[in-house]
Amino acid sequence: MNSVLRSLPVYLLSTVGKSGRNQLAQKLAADDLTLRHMAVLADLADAGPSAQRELCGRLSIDPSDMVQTLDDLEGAGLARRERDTADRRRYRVSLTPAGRRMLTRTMRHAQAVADEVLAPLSPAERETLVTLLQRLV
Amino acid sequence: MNSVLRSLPVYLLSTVGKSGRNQLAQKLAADDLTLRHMAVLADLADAGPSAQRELCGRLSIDPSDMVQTLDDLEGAGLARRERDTADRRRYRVSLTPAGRRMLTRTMRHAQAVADEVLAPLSPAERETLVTLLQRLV
DNA sequence: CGAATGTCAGGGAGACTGACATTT
DNA sequence: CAAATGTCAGTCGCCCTGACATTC
Repeated sequence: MNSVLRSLPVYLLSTVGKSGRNQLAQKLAADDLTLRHMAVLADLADAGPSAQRELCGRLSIDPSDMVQTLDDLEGAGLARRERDTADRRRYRVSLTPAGRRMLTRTMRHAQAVADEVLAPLSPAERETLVTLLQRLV
Repeated sequence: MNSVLRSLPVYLLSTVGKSGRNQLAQKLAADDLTLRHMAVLADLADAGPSAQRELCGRLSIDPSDMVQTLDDLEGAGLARRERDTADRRRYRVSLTPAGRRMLTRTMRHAQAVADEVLAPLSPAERETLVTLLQRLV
């Protein structure tokens, strides 16, 4: 291995990640969605109805950017904002049925991109990679 | 695994990559360098003197962005631009001795970040991860 | 009162497009 | 002539900061 660059884990992770991210972003654009939109849909499916602050914390998205993201999702009928009756500073953000359907649709896109990005690896190797990455998150 | 998001290889790669990239960027900022600057230094060390177009191709950097990046490196005395005598449309971009020293310095930073990001993994697991990632690039 | 939540305006670095002069 | 190389101006979305009104 005489390559300086390819011996750097940070560079490898960054490069492979960018490639997958760009491919997925391109597919999502056909539905007028960004990676952010999809991340929010997926996190709401995982965690259930949440305050915006909670979404921001789990997804490392800035609160000021979350506003427009949720405006978009609400405008498309994919998510809903309701005031938290117990603490009226907060919203209770939740998925709509259309949001759940869109999520499964985007998940198929993500799976297709993963198949392409991980094509050089055997199924067993892919599983190993995913398991290792999960421990780093 | 009941998490939608963490089952997506693209999301995992993207998240871990972003974390490492940000940590390294912060360390490089102390030397007034960006990740782009470091990538160019490393690639010049790997491939030897190159035209700007070649650097752009190997590093997936847009030609229009390469201009300022090389202006910076030249201004800091880390790289050099000379006209290719055989084809005067091209520059011959090369590292200076100071550029090589700076590269080894930044490589230490990258190693430190890798140690931190990969901390949850054993040495054997880290090697497995790097080997798998190299096959995806 | 201080702290938290959501919102908005704006700046800074990254990725990209379109155009251009020069050279092959 | 068409194509390649480097350069520049400008756009767009991402990331962050600072400020603000409302609510606890």
